[in-house]
Amino acid sequence: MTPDTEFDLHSFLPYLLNRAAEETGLKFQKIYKDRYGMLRTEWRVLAHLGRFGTMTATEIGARAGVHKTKISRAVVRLEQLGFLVRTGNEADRRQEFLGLTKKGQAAYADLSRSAQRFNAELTRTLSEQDQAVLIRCLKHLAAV
Amino acid sequence: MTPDTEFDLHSFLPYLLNRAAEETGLKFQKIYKDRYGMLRTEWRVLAHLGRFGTMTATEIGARAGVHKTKISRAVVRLEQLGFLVRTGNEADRRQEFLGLTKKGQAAYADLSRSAQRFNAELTRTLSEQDQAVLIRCLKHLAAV
DNA sequence: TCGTAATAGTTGATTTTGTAACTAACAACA
DNA sequence: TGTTGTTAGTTACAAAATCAACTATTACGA
Repeated sequence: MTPDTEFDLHSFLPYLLNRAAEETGLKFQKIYKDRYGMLRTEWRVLAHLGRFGTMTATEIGARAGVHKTKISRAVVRLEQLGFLVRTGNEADRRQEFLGLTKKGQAAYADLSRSAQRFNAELTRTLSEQDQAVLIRCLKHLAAV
Repeated sequence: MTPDTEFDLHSFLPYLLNRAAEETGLKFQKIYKDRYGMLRTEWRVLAHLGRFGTMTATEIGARAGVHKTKISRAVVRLEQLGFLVRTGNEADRRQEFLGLTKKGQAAYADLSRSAQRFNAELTRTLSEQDQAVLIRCLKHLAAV
């Protein structure tokens, strides 16, 4: 028999996660939006290529948890901004390798520095232990 | 001088929060979408009215962290579904009290039960301590 | 009490996302 | 080969979110 206590919205994880994600995400969005006119998916693609190097669209999608149509559109935008170049794969002409240009790398360097500062500010008031638990739990919850 | 270590996307809180929120949110979305054809904001408004009782649109917005245009549209939808009624406030004719109908209360009872089960499943593999830390951190991060 | 400012809520235009259908290229196997 | 199935990526259309402007009402100060 399940405990018949009332539902508590304030301990409902999807709600709390969403609130925290929106709150923090929107603040950081201001940075990449104001500075480079980028959208969230564009920042995410840039971050993945900057951090992990050249890869295909499908690979970014799998790693970053982003749908291929969003990737496709983000790639077009990043290309227009001059941040990204495509290189056809001779071995499999369906796919293209996506890599950052000098300009894209500079943008990544700039934004990742800001992200680091932003993250430090966010975690400033959390103990080392809490941070570790939080990160572990979030990864667990994100992993399907 | 700031530590010059490389940026680590996998410990960047806005990213992790977003991934976890999307993953869990989309799964629960299936429930209220399939069962009642509701959108996220509609479920959120229903949940707030069901849990905390009659209040105005602005009040829901402030509590739930949702913009007034979204609330406005969600209220129309919930009204159409027969889940919600408006009562004009005589004392201030700009605002209306929003309350759930019997039908809305039944939907809330149903969905909150599912939410409870869903949450229990999510936290099943987390220790009591981890859950407590996680919830505390999320509330902290969501609180501006 | 008149004029200005502020608040509650709605609406419309624009942007962004989601869904499904599509093209092109490769793989597997009779 | 050829035919069937799968994968990479794009595109078109519908759904939803965002942003700014709008109406109606109340608050406040000269």
